[in-house]
Amino acid sequence: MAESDGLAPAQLETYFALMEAVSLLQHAVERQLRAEGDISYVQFQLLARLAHGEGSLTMTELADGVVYSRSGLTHQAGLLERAGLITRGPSPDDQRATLVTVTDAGRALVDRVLPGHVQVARRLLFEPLTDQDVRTLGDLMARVRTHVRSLPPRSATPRRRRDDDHRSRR
Amino acid sequence: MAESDGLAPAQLETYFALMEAVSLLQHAVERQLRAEGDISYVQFQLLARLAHGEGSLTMTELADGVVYSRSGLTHQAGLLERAGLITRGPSPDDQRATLVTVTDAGRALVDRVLPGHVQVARRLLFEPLTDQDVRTLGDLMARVRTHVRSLPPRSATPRRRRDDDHRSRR
DNA sequence: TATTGTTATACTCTATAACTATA
DNA sequence: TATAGTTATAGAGTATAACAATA
Repeated sequence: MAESDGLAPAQLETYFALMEAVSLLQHAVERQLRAEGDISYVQFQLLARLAHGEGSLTMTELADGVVYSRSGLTHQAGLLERAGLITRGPSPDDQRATLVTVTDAGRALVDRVLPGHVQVARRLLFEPLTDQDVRTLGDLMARVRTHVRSLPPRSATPRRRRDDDHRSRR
Repeated sequence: MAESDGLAPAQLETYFALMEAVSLLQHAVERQLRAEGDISYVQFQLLARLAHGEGSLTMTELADGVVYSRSGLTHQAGLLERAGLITRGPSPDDQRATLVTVTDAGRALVDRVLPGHVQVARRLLFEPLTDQDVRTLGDLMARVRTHVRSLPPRSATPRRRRDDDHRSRR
């Protein structure tokens, strides 16, 4: 198949099935987190990442993988800080950096919403899959994730635009 | 494993790999559609669904699978109509219904963005996968999609709330 | 000069509630 | 009474650009 050709039918079906299934899953997960913890999925990701590791990360480290713009992360961090779920302070290593730290309340919140979160994942995603399916899916998506991550300047707002040419064709 | 237990490690890894990989994919796809067609993924879905079928659907039919609230769909339809990509008119079958129809411009737009869209999917999603992997992934996600769809009142805004009890615990 | 992070701002998306009209 | 769709409105999320401080 030439580079400019479309996807094979099997690929198209796979693509749409993946996008739709995950959209529905995301929707359900957002609802659960909002209902039980009054946080968004992004906020959950940030808290979970902090709570899972040492407890502190710089803004840049925290942004990595959550794809946002810097200002978006600042905004979210502001919300989490006002809610008492994280604190922000200077980094000893780099005077420019801000060190973000989960509070006990932040950890408690993660602990509180995690069971329900996991339950949604189990009910929507894992119920129709065998253990073997889960391992297979995990393997495939891990490869995709690694691949996608390796491709573009993925972290927050690279200083330059990604396509300064041919913008707004309509 | 008891119902209230957490997920097995393999499940957790699978879940996070899936969510992150698809988030990155969605992000890339949104960017491509915005750059090449100045539309969102949701708008693309609506147009593609119309262009792919007979060309006309009622609002309710169109909403199905795109999960939105009715007002959200009305909003999107308004944007698409103002852009000349769809038209809205009365339905002959049901006087209450609005029949949405793709215009030629709408079809042309889908045709114009589809190659780039497909290219993003190929580059991010399919490049690290073998043909067999793609079939396997398609099979798994089709099952998940069917399962998720079968679960809750998935269409737009069911008149009643989904959990009138225990709201806002914090 | 490059990088970290914030601010100000504007825009998009989504959701709730109230409403109209048809069934 | 229930359903289809719209409107008004408000809130959350995201992004761009300009900026300050440090490397």
